[in-house]
Amino acid sequence: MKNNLKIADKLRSSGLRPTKQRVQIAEFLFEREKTFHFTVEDLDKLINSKNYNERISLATFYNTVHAFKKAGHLKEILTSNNKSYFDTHTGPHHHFFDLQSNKLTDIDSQEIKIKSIPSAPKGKSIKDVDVVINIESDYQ
Amino acid sequence: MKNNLKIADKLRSSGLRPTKQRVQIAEFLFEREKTFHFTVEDLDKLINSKNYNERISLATFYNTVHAFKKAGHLKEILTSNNKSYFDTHTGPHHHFFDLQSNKLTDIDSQEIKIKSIPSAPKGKSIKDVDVVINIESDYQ
DNA sequence: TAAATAGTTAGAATGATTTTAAAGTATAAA
DNA sequence: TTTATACTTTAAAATCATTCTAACTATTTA
Repeated sequence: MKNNLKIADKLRSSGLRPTKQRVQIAEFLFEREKTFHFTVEDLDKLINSKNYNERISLATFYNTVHAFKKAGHLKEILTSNNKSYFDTHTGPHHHFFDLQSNKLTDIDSQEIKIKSIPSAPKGKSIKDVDVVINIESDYQ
Repeated sequence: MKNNLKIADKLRSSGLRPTKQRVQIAEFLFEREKTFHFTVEDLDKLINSKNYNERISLATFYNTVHAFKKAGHLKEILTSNNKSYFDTHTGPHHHFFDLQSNKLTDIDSQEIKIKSIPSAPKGKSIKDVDVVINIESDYQ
């Protein structure tokens, strides 16, 4: 119950009405210890398969995930197979990308130190920096 | 005419038959001084609008661009608007991505110095490192 | 040169995401 | 509270990017 209130507050303070669907999705996503990577399709299947509640439509998952992203509760990562993954770890961090298996792995932000960076063009400022380290098997 | 032969050789030495469509696309892409960034859609519109020749189907642009990428003549860049951009500059370099105009700009490789890098997982080695600096206007 | 094989093209099909429009729900105002 | 308003959900349809497949074309082999 307390969790519900916390989740509801989190939503409200992001300008999102705590609807039944959003609370359910937010609980699923944010009440966990470890970072969670998923596609919208994944989320739909995961939540709708445990049908404690009524099914939530796929469009609502899209809407909600994007709303959470906009509110800063999720980070979007694009893989080279042109799929959107979302990450509950929203802090700045980077990725290994395995060119053979098309799999992403998180890299902690502090593990990559950028010494010099060019300044943004005039009138523009840097919002964030994404580093992708492409890896492959030692031998092919 | 000489250009056609050079292009044809470039294709042949990459294991690609120099078909009418590929030669036309290759000429458009590789006979230019400056780096060129584009999506497959862009390319389709740009080449088919100047209808000197018969129209090339969008599927052929997809096939050809991916074949060129595989042969090392193009580099793919995934941007945060969930689109694949291709770059005629294939050497190691980085990018600014303007989140508002959806435009890419090259950053010379030497302009970004990475101080520390995590080691690749066991059995894997680092092929290259891509840095994308997302930029936006100073005020919105 | 004819037949077999391999590579290529483009329209059709697919899959992911967004839009639409109508019905429903949360919040604000009275 | 009740009503009004703005936001939200839903299912279906539309859209968009990308891939598939059948027909076609080029190259190789005999």
